[in-house]
Amino acid sequence: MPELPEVEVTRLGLIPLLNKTILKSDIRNYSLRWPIDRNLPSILKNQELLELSRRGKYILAKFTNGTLIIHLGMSGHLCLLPLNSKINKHDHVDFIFNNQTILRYTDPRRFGSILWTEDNPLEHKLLNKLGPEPLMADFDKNYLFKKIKLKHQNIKSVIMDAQNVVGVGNIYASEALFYAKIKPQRRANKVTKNETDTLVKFIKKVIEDAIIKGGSSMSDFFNVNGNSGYFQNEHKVYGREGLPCYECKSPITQKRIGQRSSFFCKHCQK
DNA sequence: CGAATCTCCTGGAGGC
DNA sequence: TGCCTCCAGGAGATTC
Repeated sequence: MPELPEVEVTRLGLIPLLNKTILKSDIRNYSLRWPIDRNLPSILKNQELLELSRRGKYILAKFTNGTLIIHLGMSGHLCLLPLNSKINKHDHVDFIFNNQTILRYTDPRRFGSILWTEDNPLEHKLLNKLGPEPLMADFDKNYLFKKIKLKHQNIKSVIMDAQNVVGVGNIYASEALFYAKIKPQRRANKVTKNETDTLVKFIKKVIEDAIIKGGSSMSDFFNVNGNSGYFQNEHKVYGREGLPCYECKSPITQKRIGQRSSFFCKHCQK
């Protein structure tokens, strides 16, 4: 489900929990991507939420004595609910805060994760090799060009690899490559410096716009208040197989590239 | 080493 | 209705 914009929209929605304290945690299913620490309920009891940040697609919730590292995987989401809300099939975890609010984690496919660390979360082994944030200044054409000129993979896989740049998932990779007029299957080392400049600008633009519009709700993304985003209405190529390209009217092509479904205009993208 | 492929899991869509 | 196959926002693990 979520790419960086959806994770950021989720993080922003959790801000009402800042400086609130966890009274109780109900973990109904410990088996996510990695097992949840069996001691987590006792660890979190009476801890105050001090900070909410994000690194790539990980939400970092800093508490009094450590940090929860939350990843939503493909189908995870967090929502804020009143006490005693009905529990549905895939509602695996509830954190009950002292403002009468449940922070609930729901994840049908259980590819997400909820990890606890008392160390600097940025040094956690899942986070310490991550590339730059796409919206930060250190993600620029010089950085990306240096990366891609050594790569023989297709350019789409390169920009989706979190070691190169975080947060660019399957939807926004297709969208940014369309705007930059680069075919997703082009070998990365065949992308010119000027094209890299354009690509970096559009990766930033697509992600910024998606955050402003509340994320893309393809089938089941909702923010913490249960509202869907509407950036999906602005997708130029993703999910538009066979429909006319907004630029040249020729039909959009769908093809599997690097195991992922990819969408592009074979006329506009070179 | 880099690159390609496999894998975890459930549910929805579409074909028959 | 039911059964089957295919597909889905991620990304670490495994294989070549």
